[in-house]
Amino acid sequence: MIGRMVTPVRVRATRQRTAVSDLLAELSDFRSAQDIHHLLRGQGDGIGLSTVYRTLQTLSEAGEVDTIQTADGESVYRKCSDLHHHHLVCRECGHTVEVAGPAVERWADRTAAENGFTDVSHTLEIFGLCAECRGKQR
Amino acid sequence: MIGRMVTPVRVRATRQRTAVSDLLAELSDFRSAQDIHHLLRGQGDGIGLSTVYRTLQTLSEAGEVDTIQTADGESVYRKCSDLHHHHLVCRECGHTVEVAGPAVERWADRTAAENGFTDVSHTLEIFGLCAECRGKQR
DNA sequence: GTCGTATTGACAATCATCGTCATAAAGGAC
DNA sequence: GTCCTTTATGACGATGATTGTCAATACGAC
Ligand SMILES: [Zn+2]
Ligand SMILES: [Zn+2]
Ligand SMILES: [Zn+2]
Ligand SMILES: [Zn+2]
Repeated sequence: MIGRMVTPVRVRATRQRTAVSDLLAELSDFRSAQDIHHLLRGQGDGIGLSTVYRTLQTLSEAGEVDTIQTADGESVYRKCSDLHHHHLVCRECGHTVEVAGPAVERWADRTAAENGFTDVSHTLEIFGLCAECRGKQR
Repeated sequence: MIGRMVTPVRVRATRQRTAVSDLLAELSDFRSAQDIHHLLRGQGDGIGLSTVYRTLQTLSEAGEVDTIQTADGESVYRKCSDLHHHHLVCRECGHTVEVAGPAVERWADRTAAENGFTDVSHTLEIFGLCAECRGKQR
């Protein structure tokens, strides 16, 4: 069949992707892929672990979710605001606050440039004990 | 035998620990445990992989070496200066420059305090392409 | 030297994450 | 609706860094 024009589909809306997105929208803290898989299974959404990993990776690359690594190297994900920002994360409960510091951004770029680096990116996270966890500890 | 006073030995100087320390002192870039293991084996120093991991962990906890995680979650180690600092790392060749930003330190602490966080630490690394790697690419 | 203990290392175990690939589902065309 | 091409899924196996085990070894205080 000549001339049949097929418009390529970019990304398809599937039940699984919707479930992951919806769950992330409800959550406010960083969660691991395995966490998310368990949570979805727990609420009755059938989904495979591979799919969770793939979906999170896709969302992450698309800038839909932020990802950071815990101290022991596990990747955790969170739906954040669109603007560039960093995170203040409670080591104990995972409670997360988005923080922004224009001065830090400028400092990072300037420092890189001064040392002849191009194509610059940076990671910056602050870890601590949130007020609530502080209270529980004593 | 009553009253025999045994002074507990804290940390023993072993051939393997010396080898790791010495190698790190010569290196200037971040290296993985496996890298270090290969390098030592290559130069004739017999050492087990477990020992390399243990030694690096010990050195890291003692503040003797810095450790950061690469984008794919691998831990890499480097002997650094004693002062608190961060790193400007070439994504391509690993070339590393120590950088310090007092203003950033203050910003991080202040931001954490404003949000009720205590016991604060932070991670901050800048990644880019160093001048040399930039040249090779074109 | 002796002796108690910290350390080592070969090997197995863990565990997050990725790869495979046959099957299922999306969605555009008509 | 049906048809068809392409993308997505998921059970399962593979990967690979890191950690655990534990008998054999090496420190170092005396
Ligand atoms: Zn974020
Ligand atoms: Zn930033
Ligand atoms: Zn350093
Ligand atoms: Zn700092």
